Amino acid sequence: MQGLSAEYQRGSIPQDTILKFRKGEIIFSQGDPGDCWFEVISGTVRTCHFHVDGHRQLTGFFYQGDVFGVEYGSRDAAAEAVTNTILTRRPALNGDPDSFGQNRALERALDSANQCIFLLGRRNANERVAAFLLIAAKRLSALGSIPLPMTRGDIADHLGLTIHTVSRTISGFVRQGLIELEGPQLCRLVDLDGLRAIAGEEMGVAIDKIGAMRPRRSFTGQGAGA
Amino acid sequence: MQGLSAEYQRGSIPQDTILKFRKGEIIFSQGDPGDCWFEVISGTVRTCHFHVDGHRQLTGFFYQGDVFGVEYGSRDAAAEAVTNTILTRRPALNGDPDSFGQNRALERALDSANQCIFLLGRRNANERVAAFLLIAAKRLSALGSIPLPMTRGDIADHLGLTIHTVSRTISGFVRQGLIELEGPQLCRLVDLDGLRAIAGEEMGVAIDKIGAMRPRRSFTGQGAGA
DNA sequence: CGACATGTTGAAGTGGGTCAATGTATGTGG
DNA sequence: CCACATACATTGACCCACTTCAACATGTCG
Repeated sequence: MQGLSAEYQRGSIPQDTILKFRKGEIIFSQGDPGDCWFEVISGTVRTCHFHVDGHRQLTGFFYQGDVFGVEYGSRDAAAEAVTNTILTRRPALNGDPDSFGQNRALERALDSANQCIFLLGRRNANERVAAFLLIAAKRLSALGSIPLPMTRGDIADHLGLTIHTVSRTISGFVRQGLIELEGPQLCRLVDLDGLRAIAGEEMGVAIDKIGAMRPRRSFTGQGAGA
Repeated sequence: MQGLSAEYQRGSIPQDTILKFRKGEIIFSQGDPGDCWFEVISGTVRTCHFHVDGHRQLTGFFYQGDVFGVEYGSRDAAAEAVTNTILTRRPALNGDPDSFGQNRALERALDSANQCIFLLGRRNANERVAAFLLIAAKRLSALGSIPLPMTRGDIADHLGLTIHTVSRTISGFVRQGLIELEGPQLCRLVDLDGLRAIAGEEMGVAIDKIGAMRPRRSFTGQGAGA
C-alpha cells in the first residue's frame, strides 16, 4: 500500500538493485526517508506532491535514462509508476567523497524542477500544453509520434489545469492542424513551428541571452554593477 | 549594463570575494556562465527568468543566509538586487572532491525550486498570496512584522499573478483582519491560523504522510508494490 | 456484456486579467 | 521650499479563459 516504505524501515532491501513496478504502483511516498534515488531503465514515472485539500501537483515525468527521487531529507513528493517500469535503485551517499554521481543527479533534479517552474509560469493553457508537448517530443521521439503514457489528469495536474481544459486544448491543436492524435496516448506533432510560437519559444535552453530586453513591467535599475 | 558578465569573461574577478550591489543592480544575467554562486550577507535578491514575450518569472527571493546561483551550466535565470545587498561570491567546484559545500548549495537550490513549484501549483490567488506571506514570515521574522522589500510586481511575477490581483488579494486579507499593513513594504500577520487555512496548510514540510488519502482525481493503482 | 476508468464536449459561472483612473511616496530641479 | 516628474500601489468596471457541472463517448478488463 505504500511502496517500499516498510522495506526501507526494515532495511531489508539491498542497495543498487533493479526493481520492477507495475502500472499505478507507488515507488515511494511523501514523507518516506530519502535514502536512495532511482534511474529509469524502462517505463515512465511521475512524481506527485499531495496537498491537504486533495489537490495533486505532479512535479515531473521521468522516462528512460532519467533520474528522480534525489531529495536529501525526507521525500517531499511521492513517485508512482505511470506504466510498467523497471528502475535501478541507488543509495544516497550523503557527504560521501564519492558524491560525484549524486551531484550529477542533484543537478538533473534541479533541471527537472526548473522545467516544472517554467511550465507553471506560463500564462495560459495553450502555452502550457504546447510547451509540454514540445518537451515531451524533445525527450521522447525523433520528433515523430510521441507517446503520452500518462492520463489527461496527470497532464492537468502537472500543468496546473483541469482535465477538461487539457482535453479541449489538445482538441483545439488538432483542429488547427498543429498536431494529430492516434488515440489519446499517441500524438504526432505536425506543425512544430506553430507549437513553438504558441509555447513562447525558448524551450529548453535556447534563450535570449542577457536580460537586455526589459519587459512590460518596469525595472528600477539605476545603471548596473561592477 | 550586464552585471558581472564582462568581468567573468576577462577572469578579472578574484574568487571568494565580498561584493556589494545597489538596489536594482544586476548580479548576473541569463546566459552568463554559472561558474560561481552566492550567499547573501545582507539585503534581498531576486532570481528572474525572462520569457521571449517579455513575461518575467521570478524563481525566488533570497535573504540573509540564503544561497543562490547554483546552476552548473550557464545561468538559466538572472539575479538582481531587490535592495542594497552584500554578497559572498564562491567559485563553483565542478567535480571537485571538496564538493561538499556545493552539494549543500545544490540541495538548497532544489529546496528553493520546489518552494516555487508549490507556490505556482496552488490554485487561486488567495492561496498563493497566503502561502507566500507565510513563507516570508517563516523566513524573515519571529512571526511579528515581516518586511516585503520587493514590489507588488515582483510578488506577482513570482506567484504567476498580476500586480492588481496581488494588491487586491492583500487588501482583502487586511479587510478580513488576517493581516495588517504598515505601508506597502511592512506586513503584520494577525491571524496565522486563518492564513494557514487559506494557504492549504502543509506549508514547508509538515505533510500528511503517505499518499494514503486519494484526492478528487482518481488513481489507477491496482494495489501497490512490495 | 457490464462495470469502470478515461476522454471528449457542451453550457454556465467566476476568478483573475485587462483597461482605466486615482492615490501615495520619493526624487529632482527651479 | 514648492512644483513637477516618476515610480509604485490601490481600486473600480468590464470581460474572457478557465473551472465547474453535466452528459456522453470510448476503451479495457473482469
